[in-house]
Amino acid sequence: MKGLGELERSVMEVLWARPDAATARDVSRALADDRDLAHTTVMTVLDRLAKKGFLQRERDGRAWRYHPVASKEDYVAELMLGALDLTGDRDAALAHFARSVSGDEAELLRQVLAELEPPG
Amino acid sequence: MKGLGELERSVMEVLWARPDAATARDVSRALADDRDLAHTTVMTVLDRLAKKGFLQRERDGRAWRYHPVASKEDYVAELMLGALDLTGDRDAALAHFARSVSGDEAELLRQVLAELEPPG
DNA sequence: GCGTAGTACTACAAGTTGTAGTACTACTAC
DNA sequence: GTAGTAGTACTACAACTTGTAGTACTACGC
Repeated sequence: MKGLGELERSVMEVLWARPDAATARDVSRALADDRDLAHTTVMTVLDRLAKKGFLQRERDGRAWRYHPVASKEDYVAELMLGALDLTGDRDAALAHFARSVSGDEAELLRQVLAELEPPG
Repeated sequence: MKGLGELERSVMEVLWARPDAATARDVSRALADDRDLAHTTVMTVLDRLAKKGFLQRERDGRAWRYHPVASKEDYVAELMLGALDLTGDRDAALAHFARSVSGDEAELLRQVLAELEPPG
């Protein structure tokens, strides 16, 4: 699970932001505001993302419709877990991470973890 | 704060594992068990790591001694925070991450966060 | 049949990473 | 005082990744 390039991430953002699968044309149009890209560029990136397993695609007439395999939160969580795996001592790294978040974020974590806690 | 390559990480591991700064020769020798690398290869990697800001170096006679700028846990925590920053919604991502760790890890997080909690 | 939208395939330049050679320099031991 | 040795700096190069795009071919509507 490698990181993505900047353009690749932009494309993912577009797809993550949509409820439904999108065609290359849709993505092209969505990106047109910010960057001036050839349509084929967008197609290439979509193709690569699909090959890397970030997107799935299905036929829709002659066109392909792409949609993310995982949610953005899943992706970010996986990146974080991947970082954690770099270390031999996951627990130490996790503890260190917990100490490095802001106070508000620590509070958020406490709440989420409390909800997780098995009842009883 | 980009990710590191495999060899770069191996070199960092060697340095993280030592209490003191090490010379290129030290690192070379430490890596010799696993991989058969030219000494200059190790020097190049050390040089690059220093240029990227992961290592600091000081003269020791004619040689350089390298030592990590940050601990391994710092590095991993920064990677994780970097992943978190990829998202527009840090809190959502953080909550999702918290829900994606194992039960034991959740418990560890609870403990660490409890210790962090401001007294009173 | 012509334009349009769509695909597949190919290409290329810049940057990163792994890998290493060469050339030059200073200290060490005889 | 010279021959190794260990050390550096500089350079190189191939593979891979990523951004970027062109060309050629195809199906569909009018």
